[in-house]
Amino acid sequence: MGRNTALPEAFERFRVTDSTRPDDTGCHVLHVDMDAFFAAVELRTRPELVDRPVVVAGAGPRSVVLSANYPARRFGISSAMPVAAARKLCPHAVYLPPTRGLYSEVSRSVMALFREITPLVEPLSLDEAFLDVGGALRRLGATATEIGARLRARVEAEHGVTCSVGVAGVKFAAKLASGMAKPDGMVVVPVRETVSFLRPLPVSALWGVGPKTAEVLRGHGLHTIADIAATPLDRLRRWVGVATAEHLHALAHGRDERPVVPESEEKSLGAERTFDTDLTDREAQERQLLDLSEKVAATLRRRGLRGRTVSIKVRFSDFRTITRARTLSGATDVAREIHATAVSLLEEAATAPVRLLGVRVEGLSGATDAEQLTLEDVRPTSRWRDAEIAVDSARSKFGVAAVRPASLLARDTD
DNA sequence: TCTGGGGTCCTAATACTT
DNA sequence: TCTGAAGTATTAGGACCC
Repeated sequence: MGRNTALPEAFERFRVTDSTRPDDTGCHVLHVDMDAFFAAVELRTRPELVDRPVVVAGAGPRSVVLSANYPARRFGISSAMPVAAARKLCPHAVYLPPTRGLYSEVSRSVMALFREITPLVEPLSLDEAFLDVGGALRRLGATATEIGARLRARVEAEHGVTCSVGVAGVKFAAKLASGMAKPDGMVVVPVRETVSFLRPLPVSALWGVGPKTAEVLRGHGLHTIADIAATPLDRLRRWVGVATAEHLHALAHGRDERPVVPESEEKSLGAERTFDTDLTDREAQERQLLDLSEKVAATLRRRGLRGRTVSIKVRFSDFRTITRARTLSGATDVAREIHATAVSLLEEAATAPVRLLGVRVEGLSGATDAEQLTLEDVRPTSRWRDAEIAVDSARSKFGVAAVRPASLLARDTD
């Protein structure tokens, strides 16, 4: 059981309906979660499919489900499931390829709508966000529940997709509540009842408890959040480590001090690709690393960032995954430099066939921070950088495919 | 069923610096 | 000069989130 666990019978009293209005005094955190977001966005232009099972997924043999509408979920299809498995469960579903740019666009508009209500909007992904409406309560002369209801109505009217809202005094409870509200509903956790709301839920409902930690906890006889709350902290520390223990213990007692933070700095930026068939040829692997490095470098430049540590990720045929990293003498946003580092890391790490390669740059700083008047201008990478900026400019005019390194063209003509 | 791609955070081991 | 301790950085891996 995950976080999006259905609302148990005994919890119906927390759901907002025409006849039920749970007490939202002191509740200032909203968690808004779009319902089956990618599928819902696709259905805006394919209304004839609304009642049929619809799955958004890539076309490759190793693709997984990105989003499934509720009719599809009734067949047992869920996100992250291999498409092959989904097709077995429901061969007659409509399988649509993702339109990523479109989802980002809708997401931006929806987030902008949230910001009209409060500046304290913390997006967690394209399809969900926390809102702190503490200040908006007085300004709008409305309760948190009323704000949630307005917001849900506006999202549907203006964007043609539905969302679910959780209202609570702390982030974690709001997040659980929105999961229980799905689809297209609202759940309020009254502040006074936070702990009694949490107690009967399975440990896996806690933020930070995945399959591994859940198994460890169950191995020690802890099945519900109440069990965790009743366990002495030092014992919990021994079982799951210091940081996790303290985090889980606090949550189990309904304590979650984390504020809603509108902007947070990115710490790393990367790109990875799983191949339809494992890549055995070293040259082909290096070409892929170049393509990934270019993608990462272009994103860094677009965002005005540079990074000091280059890391690669390699997944072998048997799914064993390794990472290797190297810290450079100075921060970079140059594909040539990232690629050279990635190739050298790969040489030291692997000779076997690979199913996935990834390139990531960590230790990010602004491109104009520090460093600028160093020896950088005489580094050979400086000229590469100029060349890559010229390519950025050509691509922005003529499209990404307009300019490619010769070594990447080889693959295109394969 | 056979497992994507984008991230964050934590832990432990090791390396380096003072 | 050697040695150890302590603090910090780096690296690798894993768990987790959506």
